[in-house]
Amino acid sequence: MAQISLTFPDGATRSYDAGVTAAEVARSIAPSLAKAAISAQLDGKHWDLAWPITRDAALSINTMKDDGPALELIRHDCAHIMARAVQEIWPDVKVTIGPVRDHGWFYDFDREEPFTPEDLGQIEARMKQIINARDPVRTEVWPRAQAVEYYRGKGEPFKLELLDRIPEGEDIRMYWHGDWQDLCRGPHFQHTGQVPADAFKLTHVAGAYWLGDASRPMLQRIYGLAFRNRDDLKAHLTMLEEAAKRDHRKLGREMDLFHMQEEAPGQVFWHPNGWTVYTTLQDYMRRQQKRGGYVEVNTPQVVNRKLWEASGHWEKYQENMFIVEVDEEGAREKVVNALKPMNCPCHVQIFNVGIKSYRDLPLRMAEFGSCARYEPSGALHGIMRVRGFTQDDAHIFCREDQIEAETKRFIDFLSGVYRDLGFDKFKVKFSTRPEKRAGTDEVWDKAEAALSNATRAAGYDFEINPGEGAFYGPKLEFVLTDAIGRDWQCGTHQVDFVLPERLDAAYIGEDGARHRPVMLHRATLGSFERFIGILIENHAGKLPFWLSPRQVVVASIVSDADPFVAEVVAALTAAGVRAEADTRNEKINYKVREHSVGKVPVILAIGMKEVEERSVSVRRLGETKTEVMALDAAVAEFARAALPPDLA
RNA sequence: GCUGCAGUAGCUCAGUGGUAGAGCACUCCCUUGGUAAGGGAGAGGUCGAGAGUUCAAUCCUCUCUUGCAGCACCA
Repeated sequence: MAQISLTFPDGATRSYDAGVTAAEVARSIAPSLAKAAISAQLDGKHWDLAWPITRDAALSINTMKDDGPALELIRHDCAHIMARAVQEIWPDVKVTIGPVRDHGWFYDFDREEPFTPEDLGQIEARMKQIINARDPVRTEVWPRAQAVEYYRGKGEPFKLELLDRIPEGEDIRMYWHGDWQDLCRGPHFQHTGQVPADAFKLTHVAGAYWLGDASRPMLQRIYGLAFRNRDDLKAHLTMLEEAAKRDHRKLGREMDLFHMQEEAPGQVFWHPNGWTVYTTLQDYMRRQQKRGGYVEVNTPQVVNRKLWEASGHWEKYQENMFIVEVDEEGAREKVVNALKPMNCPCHVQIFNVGIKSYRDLPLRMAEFGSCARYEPSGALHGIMRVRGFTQDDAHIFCREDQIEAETKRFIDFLSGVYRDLGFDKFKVKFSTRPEKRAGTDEVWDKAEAALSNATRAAGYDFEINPGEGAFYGPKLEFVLTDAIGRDWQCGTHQVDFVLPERLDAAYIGEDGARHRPVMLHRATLGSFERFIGILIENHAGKLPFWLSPRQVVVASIVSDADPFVAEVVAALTAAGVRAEADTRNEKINYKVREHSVGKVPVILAIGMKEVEERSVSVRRLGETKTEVMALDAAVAEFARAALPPDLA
């Protein structure tokens, strides 16, 4: 029999008969290892203990101590065990696919009736029985014809379709958990008892399209969470509760920032507090953009469809635009306008007035552009995904040879803004040419090279999203990570060769001839609405002092202190601090509680002692101890804290 | 948009085929209290909208609408 040679992590090399399994290898090393083994890595690939090894390779044995493989097996076996439980309880339910995802797994079923929360309890109980039964897991590779025959016999149409999608030449692998069988790439555990019975939980049910395609049948998806032990599961459930507590919709109400109502779905009614956050952020961005060499413009809300037809948006996005039809006197037909869904075509109109010279480039044109998009109803989510929003938008008109420098300049700009706003880390994603695109390969080569070079020059690495670029050019996406580890795509930077052509933008070059500028579309925050939502959730409502709508509340302890409270408020206000008095006839405990719930960063309590000393008792949000400060010192400190980071 | 669930006072939520209730918030009174809810009284609701069934609908049925979870979408 042929021999193969396996190299182990400690550098040792041993030889085995070809076809040896990882389980047998583990047994040959030590019985204890064989017992602890859950899977292996073969040349870095996750490998089932039962799969034969037929070539020389690097092999390491995984145990439950190896996080990645252990969690993958637990979650993947959970998916199978859940599917088995479901089919045992409801034999007519059809199975489809059940992949591992972050923190758990899901499995999609075809069933007339959706699952109910009570069903989940029943399924969970059955899963525990299956785990406790310690049923062996086994696997075989089948010829395609046999698999097709088998699933025809069982009446599993979705599995047949999956079989169809497995490329010729790839193994068709079957797994059994006890008597229950599934088509699966693997790997899996050796028996169902290896899944911890107390570290998983079925969380919720939802509809999901077969293969993610809205034109295909809607299936019933069950989501589950699984970890290595009960403590990890508990910790995750706690984290989810934390995330729910910082939901911007809840905090927006508690902090009296904004509301939304039925008559204007997907649009924000900003209250004084929320609008203070908004304008403070906008003022900051305006200063940054001025400093960054942008000119600011403003363009119309209601624009005739002709412009959208010329730009190409009418054809592609008509369904998602708010249409405004007007009976114009003397006109034979209604005049059709659209609320602007984006600002770029309007900016080109400004560029096109007068004749631009190469000396005008790069021209960086910024607008806090209010846009309206008729987003699908199911997409709306608080102020994060809305129908009316304002982008911190800008278009940079430049020559091709300026793309790289302008890109680097923007990344530097964006990283400075993110840092000021408390996001030190962000990821960059680079979306390359899609299959359907405008422009020659030569132009795309140039654009992609310029973008990637500039990103590296700015000191950032990026992940590539192949084929995800816009039809008019490649794009960079900037993703920031919040305090509880969630990713938010905010900034974007796109190269566009198409719109200048379609809207006939031109400048006179050094050679005296007309040339097309390139347009760079870019946004830093994305939209104020969404970004403020992210800020609220990131800080759990405890916004940085300079962004807090109510920075200091001066609360009286006894009414004899009221005149001094007024004096303190006046001093703070004069120093540029958003301060207000609370001289209501309430106990200080009551006031402290109310303003803490309202996320006011600083409460100054004033009793007779403070009046006599001309001092303030400072209580900072999140702390229980207080500090007595002289009035002047306190005013100076809060005046400094109230300055935006760029002015501090 | 699709699937499922939900809409009762400003908020959180109970409840019933015979036109509604709690806590908090709000108003007034008492209380001047030292760092997360002092006490009392009062006011407040076309029970999301429309249609149907019924002697009678907040409750049952249908349509619409909004929200929530997920999917799809995101120029």
